[in-house]
Amino acid sequence: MTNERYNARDAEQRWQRIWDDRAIFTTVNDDPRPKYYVLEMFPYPSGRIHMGHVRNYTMGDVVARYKRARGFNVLHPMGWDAFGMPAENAAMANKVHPKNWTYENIATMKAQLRSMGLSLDWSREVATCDPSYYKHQQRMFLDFLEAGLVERKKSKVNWDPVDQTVLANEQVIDGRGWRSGALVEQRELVQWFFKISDYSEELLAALDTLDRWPDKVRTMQRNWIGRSEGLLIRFALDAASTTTAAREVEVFTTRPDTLFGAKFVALSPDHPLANDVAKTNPALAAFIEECRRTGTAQAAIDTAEKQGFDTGIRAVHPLDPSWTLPVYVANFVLMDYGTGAIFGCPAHDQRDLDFVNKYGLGNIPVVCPEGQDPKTFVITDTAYDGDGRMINSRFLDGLTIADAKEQVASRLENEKLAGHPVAKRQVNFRLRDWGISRQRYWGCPIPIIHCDDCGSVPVPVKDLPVQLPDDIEFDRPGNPLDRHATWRNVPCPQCGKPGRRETDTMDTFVDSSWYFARFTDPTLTDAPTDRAVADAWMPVNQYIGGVEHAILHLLYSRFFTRAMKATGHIGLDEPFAGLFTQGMVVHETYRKADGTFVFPADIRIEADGDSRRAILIATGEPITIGSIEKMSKSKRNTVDPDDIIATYGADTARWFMLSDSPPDRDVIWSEERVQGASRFVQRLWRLVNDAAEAGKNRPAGRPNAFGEDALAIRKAAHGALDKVSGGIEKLHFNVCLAHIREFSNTFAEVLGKVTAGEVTPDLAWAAHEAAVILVSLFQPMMPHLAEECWAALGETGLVSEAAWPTLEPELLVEDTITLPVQVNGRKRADVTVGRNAASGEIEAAVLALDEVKRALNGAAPRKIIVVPQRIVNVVA
RNA sequence: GCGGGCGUGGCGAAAUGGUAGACGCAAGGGACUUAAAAUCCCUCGGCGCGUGAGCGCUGUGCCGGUUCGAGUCCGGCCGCCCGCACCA
Repeated sequence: MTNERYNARDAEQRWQRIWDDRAIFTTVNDDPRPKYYVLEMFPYPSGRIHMGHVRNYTMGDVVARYKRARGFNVLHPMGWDAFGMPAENAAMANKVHPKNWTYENIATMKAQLRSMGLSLDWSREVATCDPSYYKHQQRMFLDFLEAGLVERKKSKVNWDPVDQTVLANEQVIDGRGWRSGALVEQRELVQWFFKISDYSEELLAALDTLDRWPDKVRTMQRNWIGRSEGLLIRFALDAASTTTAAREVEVFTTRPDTLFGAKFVALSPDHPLANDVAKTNPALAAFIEECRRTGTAQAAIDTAEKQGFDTGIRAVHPLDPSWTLPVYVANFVLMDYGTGAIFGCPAHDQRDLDFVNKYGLGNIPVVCPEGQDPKTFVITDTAYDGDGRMINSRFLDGLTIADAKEQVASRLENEKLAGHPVAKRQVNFRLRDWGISRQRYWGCPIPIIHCDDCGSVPVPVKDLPVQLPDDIEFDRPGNPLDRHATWRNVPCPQCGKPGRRETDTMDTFVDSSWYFARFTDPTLTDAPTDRAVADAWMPVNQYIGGVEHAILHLLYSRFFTRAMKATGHIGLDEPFAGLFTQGMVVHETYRKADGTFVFPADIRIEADGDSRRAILIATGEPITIGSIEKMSKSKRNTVDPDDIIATYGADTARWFMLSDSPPDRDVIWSEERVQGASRFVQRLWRLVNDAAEAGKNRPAGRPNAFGEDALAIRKAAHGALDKVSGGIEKLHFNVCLAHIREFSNTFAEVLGKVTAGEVTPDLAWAAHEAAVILVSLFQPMMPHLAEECWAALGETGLVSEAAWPTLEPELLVEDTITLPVQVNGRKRADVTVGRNAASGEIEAAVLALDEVKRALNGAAPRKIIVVPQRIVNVVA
């Protein structure tokens, strides 16, 4: 029995130094063992790590340490997603250079991560803001350009007025910038694009192969890519009704079956035909102008009422030349999806129904739900978009929707308008190309020089990297690169005349789209990757991060990997074979009487019978305990990892992060439970020391027979070993930890029964074996404590380098088993039988039980169900 | 509106269709102690019966179904959370 408490602060620093000195987590590329690549999403160097990082990196570390023990050559690197806006904001606010701000933050956070005891290979550290990293990104930009995967075009973009930069569609959330929260406006700008839409079909199809991704993420990506099959249909325009040269308009529809229910054709306000007509129609011009004005903010578009303007033009129905439809310009038709024009079938589309109800155009139902009488089926306020049979549709009547679609498609494909087919089948995607231009300084420069004669000329590869200038000013809004004459004004690499550098930098999501590949050979100078090395390590076996990146980062990375493959930098399509999205860390909120939030560290909780109250330590004033929310600076419900590590040690923090909730669910940070974790650390320390004492005089060789106590310990140890091994593989950390606790309870109970003098040789041997297993099992979660215990047990070497214990499966099998006995599904008794008892034998034993006899009341059972090794159910 | 997930004690949770509540937190009781901390032991879903060991009933949001047996599978509701949202 040791009376000494485990001193985490001392032990943790000590073991971290030893791991460092021996470089045990440095991974060698040509190691012959099977590889395992585990990666957590690298952090933005915002200044300090937060509890979300602690949770994320603890999970990854458990996997890394477990796989290492299992004999894999584990790659577990870390780096910094180091470009981005906050560095520039800090530069403006505090007059610090973004570079200095970023590197200082990296130094701080790296020290914090080290204090967590993560088994990271720091020799592979990369920072995306380092020219040695972004040089290769510029190289790949040029490769992609050559491969036709980059495009420069004028485009309507999402403009964030606060950050003064462009956002990709994925970066606009509820009409607001994902970072600033500002209402996003629409602007026209010339932008660089990655042609992610070239891969729409592939990115969608390959989701089916990602069977180790959460369904939720795959569904989100599927919806985002938004594939829809439909028909392009050309409507002839009635010449008499038009004032322009256009003789037709093309629409896209997924519901050609509803063509006989058509009531109008509508054009986007940005449609060329609409603008053409507007030239001679001032009222229409005013309407279009109105649409554009209300339409600058995305939020306004989403909530605007449906409005239209009748152009007076009539479109000829493609299936009936004598039938014409009015052509409207309508505010709800999007220019950048399909053709920017639609036909409206109000009975079966809510938007169209809202529209006709406003303009009194009426509707005709053409799909009748099963069981409805077509004669009485009417649509008033709610469009019907379900299944049914065609009605009011001439040659389509009675067909299913699918058959009707097919009929219309094949008929119109073969009809001609002005010498070309009236219709064409087409697959449309919602996914747009990825606009990567950002009007910022602190990002990867786009390696292009604009020349009046030669156009946009790539910077020659030998001149890379295009390095960011250090001498910049943040005294005015906008991009300082625009104002940096000596950086900006350079000769054209092609003709030598004066040219101008591209001053836009790349979206920082580009930086994070390939860092996982760079980690495989991070010091390579002449290429982004060594193809063979990258192919050997990739894909990442287990990627762990927040679900907030379900679309943005993960979709971009999937595209980028394909683009790298197309340009010869890597040999695979999918970067992440396994993905796990962990839940958030949440915490209670605390408010003063005036409503302002206070930090958990500034209050004290007092238990008051069943209720709890909070008091501000400094003043003693009462504090209201509020709802549980995601930890955030604004709500001041954050807990600083440094404080926790200083108070309890990293192992306690790590254990708590894993123990309290399933890893994919939110975990509530609670001081009481952290103390519970801390108590367990001490408990383990005492237990292992007791076991060391008990095992002191153990025999050198394994005893031939074990007594009851020794056997109990061995069964508990191997049972836990079995369950924890399987649990880590499935990332069921909380359950693993429960099994470790259960085992330690049994172990402590048995050891508590015997006093030192009574330890038999078999028990001594078993106690030592169990202690070794115990320490090995919690080593992935609490590595420092594990090392300390390992040493206390007199084991040689480091437990961080030790092999996972070997399971003895025969210990998991009992000679006799106790089966629950049910009568009519209700548990009445237990029966103990031999492991391999025959059904008949078990039935006899069950029928002999008093409880069963009583329940049967003398009658014979109708049936007895014996589920081997599980349960017996007697049906009366 | 569309899509997805979830609903189990006072709380966090566990449970290949097979003993619901493992493991922990909080709480209550006790031991040790001059005292406290630490530690150890006991109780802990609800209702009822019994002096007691114990026993009975009931219980996984609600209603139904499948099954010898349902927290788990199916159908229909209710509630909460998340994602997408004029994508034709």
